Amino acid sequence: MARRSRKDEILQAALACFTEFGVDATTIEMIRDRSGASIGSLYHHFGNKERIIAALYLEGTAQYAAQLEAGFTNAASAKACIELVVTGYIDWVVANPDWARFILHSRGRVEAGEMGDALREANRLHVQRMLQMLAEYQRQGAFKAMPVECFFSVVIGPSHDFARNWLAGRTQAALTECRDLLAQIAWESVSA
Amino acid sequence: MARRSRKDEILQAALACFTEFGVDATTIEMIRDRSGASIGSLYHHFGNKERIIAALYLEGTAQYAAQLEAGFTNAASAKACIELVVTGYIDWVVANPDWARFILHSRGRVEAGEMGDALREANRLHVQRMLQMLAEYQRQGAFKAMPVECFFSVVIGPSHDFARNWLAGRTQAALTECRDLLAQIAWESVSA
Amino acid sequence: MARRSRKDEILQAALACFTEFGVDATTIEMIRDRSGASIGSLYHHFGNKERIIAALYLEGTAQYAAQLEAGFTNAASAKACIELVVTGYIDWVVANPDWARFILHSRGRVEAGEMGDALREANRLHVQRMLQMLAEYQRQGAFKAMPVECFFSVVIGPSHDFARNWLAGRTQAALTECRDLLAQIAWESVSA
Amino acid sequence: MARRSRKDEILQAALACFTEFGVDATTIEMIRDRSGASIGSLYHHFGNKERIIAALYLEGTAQYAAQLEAGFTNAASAKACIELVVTGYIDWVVANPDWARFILHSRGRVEAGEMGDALREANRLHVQRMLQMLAEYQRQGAFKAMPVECFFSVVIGPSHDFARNWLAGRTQAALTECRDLLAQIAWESVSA
DNA sequence: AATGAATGAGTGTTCATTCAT
DNA sequence: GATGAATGAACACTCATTCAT
Repeated sequence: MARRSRKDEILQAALACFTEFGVDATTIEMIRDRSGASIGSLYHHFGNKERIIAALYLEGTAQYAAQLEAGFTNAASAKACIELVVTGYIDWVVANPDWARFILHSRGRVEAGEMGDALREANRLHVQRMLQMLAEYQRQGAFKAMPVECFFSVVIGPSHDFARNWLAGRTQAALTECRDLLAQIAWESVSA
Repeated sequence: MARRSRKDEILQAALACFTEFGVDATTIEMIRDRSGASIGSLYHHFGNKERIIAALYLEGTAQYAAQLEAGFTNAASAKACIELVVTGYIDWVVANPDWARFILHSRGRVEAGEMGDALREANRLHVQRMLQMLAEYQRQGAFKAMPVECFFSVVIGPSHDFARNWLAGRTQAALTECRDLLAQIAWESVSA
Repeated sequence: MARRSRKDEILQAALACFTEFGVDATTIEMIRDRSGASIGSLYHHFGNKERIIAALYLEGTAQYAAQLEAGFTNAASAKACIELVVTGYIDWVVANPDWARFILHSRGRVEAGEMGDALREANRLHVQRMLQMLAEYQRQGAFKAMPVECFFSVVIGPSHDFARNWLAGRTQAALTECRDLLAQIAWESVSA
Repeated sequence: MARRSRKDEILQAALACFTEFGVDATTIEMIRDRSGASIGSLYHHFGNKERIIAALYLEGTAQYAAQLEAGFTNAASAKACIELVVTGYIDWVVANPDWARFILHSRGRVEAGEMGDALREANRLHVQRMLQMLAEYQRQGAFKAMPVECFFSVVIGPSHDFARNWLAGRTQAALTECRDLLAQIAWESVSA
């Protein structure tokens, strides 16, 4: 934990490999080659491959969640909040495409591993904080009535779907061009 | 030498293994054990593991697409069409959860493999046929103006997102309970 | 043993495969593809892969030996005989390069297999007949004194060596251009 | 972690297996058993079976070539040179029969593999150096005029042929007994 | 004589992980 | 903290051969 080194170098190298070859096809050897670290060093810092994956996943989602929650404190209305969920997500994906692609495809794997509980707990807290911040608007009747799981899928689902396609290179349209439209539709979809 | 056999038995066994262990963690040996076929027979019919995956993927998407397109011919309005996209999807997922989970997680892999072109071509044709069937309503101004990729993500994105969570056991709410709500929101989101 | 069929077709296909891929890298499947016969037919005629190899080997050496011995009966002198051994060999190699290459590389394999004894016996008889035909000249003192194994190596060794290189594409010079020179040197090397 | 080890131990074990079972019939498992190395170590050092074969081949031919070229610098006449080619070869074969047998039978295989270019280049240089050392005698008219490829086959062909038979156990006569005779004949065959 | 689906032991190779230095 | 040679269980896949039709 010197500057921002070794551990981070390894994580960056791992992400680059995951992007290029896929998580399963990436070997420890590849990460070693790209990071410049030795195999021993790699294991010294992370213990095993699964923990590299989990570290990358948890750091990514934590960063995204922190950024989103920070934005929320400045949002002045229910509409601003919902739009922020969408634009914040899209902005983060555009700024961190490799990380986003990795996270979008590795959730199941991390959930199934030894850090699954940590992930679920982090997620539960994030959702809880989001709900708290929206609670007042909710009480004021700003939103359509619907199951909470449905609510989040309606808000962020189109963006997830579009982002997946965009990150896979399956789409002509730029993600940024649809940013505001997706935010607007999200609000319309859940507002009362 | 049963009725409709060997190849299908292998495919069913493969899907069961993929569901239980994940695609990567499933070995040929496991598929052999569960299908009752010999390794030789397995390779006689499919050639390699990747082709088992691709066959399962392509058959699943083809079946879903055929069912959806069949429903479209009976849909009497733009609203009915859009709602059908959502309800048809959800119904198929509920009826074939293992297959749906597999397809939701293996697209990138199949796209990257030797059947990638076949997949893309099948997909292109499906999208083209869908657009043709919606073209008349579109001309009548039934829909908001937006990029076509955005349109599909807005319609089906929430359902994809919800289905992913539901299939992963991350949700309390039943998928079927949200079926009509999601269909209704999809129509509101894209209608002019 | 109808016309000159099936069995021969299989043998020809096998030789073509051996030439293109090597004996070990050639699979029964490849021979089946190239011959048009079914796997069953292939096994009906030959029983196993080793016997295809042996059949091809023995037929090739028998044909060469027969041709050489036929020529010997017309040779009028010790010199003519020795030269014939060389020119006959080179002519046969030039006329049957694939067969020659196969034979040059598969002797050990056939010797080690179930037809090893048959091969050795055929060879013994061939050598014996050759020696008989040379016996008179030998008695007349036409040749240098040397062990019989040495004698044959001296006569045919340079041609074997050159033919190996030529068949492997390692030589610029044409085999035919050296034919008479090699024959002449062979005679000089063994004549008293 | 012995003296001059692992890699050499593996090479020695491989050669012993090739001698006993043949190159194709030798499995990595056999080499592992005989060398005492683990499979992982084997692959750590050589990467794959083909590279074990190539290493053994190239080291053998390099050793022989070096020995021969060293002898050449002390040869005082054209005759001495030509005889040395033969006697040097025979001596090396007698001293390293397993290695010689392996080399005599694996050239095509190595040429066809990834080290093919390295082999051809090493060979080209060796031939070039030999020709340089003979160039002066050649200018003095010591040799019969003939294509260079023919020249080498005439000199060494009988020895190659005899050595092949001897190494395969097909000959009664000892190789050493024919050594000087073969050398003498080689000189007679190419001298002007 | 012919067919080809089925078999399964055996192969080369991979790769996460360990551990002595 | 760092190193990298060594390990070996596990894997996908091959292919000669069999046999019911």
